[in-house]
Amino acid sequence: MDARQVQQVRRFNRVVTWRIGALQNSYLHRGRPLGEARLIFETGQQGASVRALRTRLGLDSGYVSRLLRSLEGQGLLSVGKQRGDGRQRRVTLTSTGQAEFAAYEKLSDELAESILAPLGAKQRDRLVSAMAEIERLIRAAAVDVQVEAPDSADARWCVDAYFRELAERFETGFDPAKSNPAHDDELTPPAGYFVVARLEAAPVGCGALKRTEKRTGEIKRMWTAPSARGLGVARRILHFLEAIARDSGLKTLRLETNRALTEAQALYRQEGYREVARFNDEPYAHHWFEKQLRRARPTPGSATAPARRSSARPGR
Amino acid sequence: MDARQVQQVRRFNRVVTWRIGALQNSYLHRGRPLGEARLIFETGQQGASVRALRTRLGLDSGYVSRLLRSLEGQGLLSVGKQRGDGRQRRVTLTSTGQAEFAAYEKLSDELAESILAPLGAKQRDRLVSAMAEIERLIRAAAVDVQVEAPDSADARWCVDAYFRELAERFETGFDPAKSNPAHDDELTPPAGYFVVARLEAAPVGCGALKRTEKRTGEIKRMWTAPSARGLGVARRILHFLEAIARDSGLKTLRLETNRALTEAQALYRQEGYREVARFNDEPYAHHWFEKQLRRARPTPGSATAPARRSSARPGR
DNA sequence: GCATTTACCTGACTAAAGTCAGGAAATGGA
DNA sequence: TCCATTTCCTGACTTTAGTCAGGTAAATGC
Repeated sequence: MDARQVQQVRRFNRVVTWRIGALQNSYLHRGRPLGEARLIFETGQQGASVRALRTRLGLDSGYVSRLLRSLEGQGLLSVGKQRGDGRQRRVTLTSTGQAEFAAYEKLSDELAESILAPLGAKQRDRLVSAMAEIERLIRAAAVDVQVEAPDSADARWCVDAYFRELAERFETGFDPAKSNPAHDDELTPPAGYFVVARLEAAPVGCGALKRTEKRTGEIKRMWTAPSARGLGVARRILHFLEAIARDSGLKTLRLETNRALTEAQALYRQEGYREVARFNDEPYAHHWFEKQLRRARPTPGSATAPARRSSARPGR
Repeated sequence: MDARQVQQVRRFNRVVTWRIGALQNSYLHRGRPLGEARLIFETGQQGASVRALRTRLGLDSGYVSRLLRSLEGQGLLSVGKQRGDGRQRRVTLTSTGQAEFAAYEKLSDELAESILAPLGAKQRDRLVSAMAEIERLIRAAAVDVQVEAPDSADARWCVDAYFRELAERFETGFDPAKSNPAHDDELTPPAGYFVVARLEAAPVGCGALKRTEKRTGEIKRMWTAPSARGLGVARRILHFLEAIARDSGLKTLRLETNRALTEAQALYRQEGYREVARFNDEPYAHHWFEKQLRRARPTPGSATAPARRSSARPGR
């Protein structure tokens, strides 16, 4: 990896994290322990479930409980049962709590303003657009791709959303029943693989690899959630699937696509897929692609030999 | 201030600071309390004085002392007297400590690499250049301009560096004795003002305002340290001096400059100074400029009505 | 209807972080 | 020489953050 790039990232971490982090601490406690402040902030105007707070803040269940009792004692929030499931509890800010929340909002604004204030108009514009870029790319880097059972809740959710989008975008509409099927067992290892991309635990895309012959596989179900487009999610999924394919001895990958999906075609071409003659009878397809896999390509940083599972799970 | 810009800065703070901050904590502990880790890191290979550590880390004197004892106990560093002043103490890493330091360096690299790793080459380039931009601008925003006595240590340091630079850049060399003088009392309020720009406590530029007539003043001693060029320091100083001038009832500002200082001329022209006929006999000058001040100009964010002193001082 | 599981709470801890008052040694100015 | 100041250290705290092992009530599966 390029050492100069690494140095730049380190300098950035140092300057930005120290400076903004320090400001954030001094601004955002308001005389209150940081944990409590974060909890108020995270609860927000619409309230939240205890579980959501726990996972979003990454805190121990007992600890959150204690923070909640303390804030309840200060009259800032109330905890009640969730409708539907009496085990879960719903946290809501009282009116005092709302006022505190508003104060934190104001401080956040002031903090942001204090960063912009010393700069001239042109410098501000540049700062803001560089920030937007970094935010986008850091989010992109936080996307996590994992193999998953094709009948898991998130996998189903992705596929449903995918089919709904196809129905909307294809000139002819889309009926899954009329399309070439890919059954769950064809997408379950070792016959095939279904992968889900996640951003902060929420699914934002999927893709699948189906083994069709000894040395040939097909890419299916490539989809990115609208909220996550422009982050390179599809490319990450594709690289991940290719790495799996390579690992399991495939030499050739194929896929078909509809002419309405122009951005998909652009991706495939960029990634080295060549258009070939129709190789199946998929009724919704207009274009057929193929790529010969090479072993261990030296492109740095792409998802080579991905771990099949990683990442920490919620709290207890 | 533009609300969209504020929102973008807030999003950035949230996403980037949380993410990188969290990574940094998880990476940089190495099983050791964060305070100790930071101290090792901050001491570095060349060592540091206790005072420097205290101010750089912003910690209580007693606390630092305790951390030092603990690390000394672990054989990671040794604390000895500073040559010159026997009260001050100098912290140096032992060879074990150096090894720890190297390990932290390596982890910092790895952290940076982990941020770059999931991205493709093009995305990396964009991330890195956006980071460079932000680092630059955040540093620029952290520059702090203050009125100061012209005989203070930092003021002297700046003026010396300024004269040395003039001697190097003027075709004819530069001898302060031959130039029109500006005595300390002429640059001390209310006769005049000397301002020093600082970045993280280190002086990085200066400038002065000298009242010459009831309604007319002169800008002198405008200088930016080479290490801080491109951050808009000179512009900040100029705005600051103009605001003071306006506050003290001046209507006209004048200044002269040498033809070798092209970037200074560009700044003055940009800031609304018009070239005028020679108004004094300064032997080193080739260009004379003048600007009519308006009251309370609406340019947002420039240093209008600056506080004469601010910013927190060290710890105890 | 009963065993499990889930979601949250409580009590009893520990470690880390930070604060404060006072005290000793070195220095510098009167 | 003496006194005020600076620099650092020590001891005695408090607060915050976080962990862990149970425990209870609601929901779920069989």
